[in-house]
Amino acid sequence: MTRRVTSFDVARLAGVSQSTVSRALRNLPNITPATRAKVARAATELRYVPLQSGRSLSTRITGRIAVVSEALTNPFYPQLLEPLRQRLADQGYQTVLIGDHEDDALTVAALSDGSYDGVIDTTASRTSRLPRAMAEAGLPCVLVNRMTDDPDELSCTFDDEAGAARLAGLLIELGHTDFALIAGPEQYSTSARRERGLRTALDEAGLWIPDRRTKHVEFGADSGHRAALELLAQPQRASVLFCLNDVLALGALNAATSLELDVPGDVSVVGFDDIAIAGWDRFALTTVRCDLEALAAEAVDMLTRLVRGLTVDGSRTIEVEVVARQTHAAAKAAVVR
Amino acid sequence: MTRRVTSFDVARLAGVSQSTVSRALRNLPNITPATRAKVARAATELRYVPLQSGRSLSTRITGRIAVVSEALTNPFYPQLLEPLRQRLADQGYQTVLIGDHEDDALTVAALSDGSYDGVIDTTASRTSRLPRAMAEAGLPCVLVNRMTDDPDELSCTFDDEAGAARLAGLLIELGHTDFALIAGPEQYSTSARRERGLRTALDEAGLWIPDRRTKHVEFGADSGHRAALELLAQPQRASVLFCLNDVLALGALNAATSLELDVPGDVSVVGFDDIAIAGWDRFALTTVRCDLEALAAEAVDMLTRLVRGLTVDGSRTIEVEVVARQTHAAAKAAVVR
DNA sequence: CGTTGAGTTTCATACGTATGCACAGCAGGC
DNA sequence: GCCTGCTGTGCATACGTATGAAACTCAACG
Repeated sequence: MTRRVTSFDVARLAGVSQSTVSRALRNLPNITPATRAKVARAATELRYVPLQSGRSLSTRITGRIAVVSEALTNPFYPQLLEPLRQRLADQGYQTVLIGDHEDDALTVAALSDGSYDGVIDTTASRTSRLPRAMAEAGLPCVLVNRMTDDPDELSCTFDDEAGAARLAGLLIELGHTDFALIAGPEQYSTSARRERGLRTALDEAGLWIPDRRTKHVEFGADSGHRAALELLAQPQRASVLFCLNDVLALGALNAATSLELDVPGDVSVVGFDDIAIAGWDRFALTTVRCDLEALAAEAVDMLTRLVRGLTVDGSRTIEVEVVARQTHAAAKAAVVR
Repeated sequence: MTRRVTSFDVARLAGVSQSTVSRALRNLPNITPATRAKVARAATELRYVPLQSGRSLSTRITGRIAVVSEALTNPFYPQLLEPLRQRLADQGYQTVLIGDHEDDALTVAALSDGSYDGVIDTTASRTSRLPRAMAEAGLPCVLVNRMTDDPDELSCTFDDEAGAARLAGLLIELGHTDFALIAGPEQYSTSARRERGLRTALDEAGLWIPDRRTKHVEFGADSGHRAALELLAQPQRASVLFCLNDVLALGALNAATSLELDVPGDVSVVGFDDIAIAGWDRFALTTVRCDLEALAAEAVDMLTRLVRGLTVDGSRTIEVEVVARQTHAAAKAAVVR
């Protein structure tokens, strides 16, 4: 059990004061090149690494960002987290993974102990109080992918409504009239906004989705699987399963396989997000591409600006585009009957 | 810009000293119930949250564990990370995600600044120097899933060799003689040990895999895809693609689909790990089940014991079992020709 | 030769919490 | 009523770094 090497040890070996060590190693100005070299040599020799807690006690800077995320077993989140982590690392920040407590208060307490310079929240529900609590605690916070109902809370999101509307438009043009919907929880903005985009587009075409063809479930492949089994078992099956994200859609495709239904021959299935698996040959899912790299870049840029005390324009929206793959087809000429 | 609430503020409001606040809030003994209540009330009123950096400067305890992981775009890692994060949270630790730098030295520097109570390394290569560096820095470290060539370095791994041997045995019994191998990098113990298990089993049956039917690639779905395309294009195609993990196998299945080959009719494909996607209807991959919950539980138990200064028995191995799904079949009676 | 001033280094202290030790209060024993 | 021992609280300091202000060095200038 040996004592840790401190800046005082380096100072003694280099023959200077502790404060000079501190300044020299951080390349502050007004240090003679000779002194700088002496200090650097001593630090290397002693394998000195500044203690982060001492540093942050003094500066109030931690170099850590808390990222609140859903369980990583939902394949969407790793795909979002990876570019976030990468971008944060590029900016010199460590990523601390915070699980989504049911209870906001627990999360708030965990985040307010001064361990973080900022917070990225990817789990906000429309009524989430986390952003406000963070503001009160003086901690910069950016919502990513989802947003709350308060438009003043800073967020980076995709254009969910437009994406859903465009994808719906594609299917309407192909003659589909019988839509079934597998949606996520209504308190998530992603689900709510995509649903609104879909319903608006249908409405403009004189179409609608009856309640019995609407399922609201948790976002998850198994939820999508179950919901699809029920919808596909209905008499006069819908011709489209419109899933509000890819994970639900992949579950639906698996359900179709287990029922030995052909996609898109028997039913079209579409998703939203374009996660990597959606592009695999075995799925070739028609979906809406969401550029998670771009989202992460914007979010990290916004957050780091806040952390540095710079101004931020306001929330940002990332455009999306339909990716037409092979899980959709033209409607059969049902009108003929 | 308002000053942070400190234990001194709480002390003043409660009419006691700072040290009493410190002791009362941590429920140390020798505090009168009345005093404890006063302090608790004051702390609540001021919304006091102890500053972590002050705490850890004094105690040298951070409550954080660094988890070194590959990119989360490889679906295996989220599945490993989630139970690790969960177990660590149960034990009161935050999880800090450390990306796998090419350069060990960078990682070592990042880990030695006193920000962590321990390290979980899921990216070790057989010659990785990280565990030794951590030992020198006095930081507890446990290798998870992979191990180095030094048997003294603490690890939690699966019984890779036995798993591969058993799976190979199943295929040999079904009459397969023409194996192709899609392996990972040889410097990863997972790949090396699974390959050894496979080759030993084949050898005992008088079989072997020619070099032209062996591909060593990065672990990744696209690598598996490319390798499978090459192997499946060979004249006198192998009857089995033996993939050393599921991610490779899923890539291979996608490749088979793109070539319009039937699995297992035209070729059997097997994997290793049993990640969630492998069980989806569209894949139904025959593979080796690795209980990641159990692995995470063992690893976290081992690491937290080290952190608390308790003794640890030594490395641990988790048993695995073959999961026979639908991507393998009996060999065609090729001997007849 | 004294003065100014720029450049370099040191001194002293702040950051917030935890904890060894001293001290005060109080009961019980003779 | 004095000593012993035990309990609850306060005092002082340690943890390691950063930084404003003071002090020192040295060259240039009048």
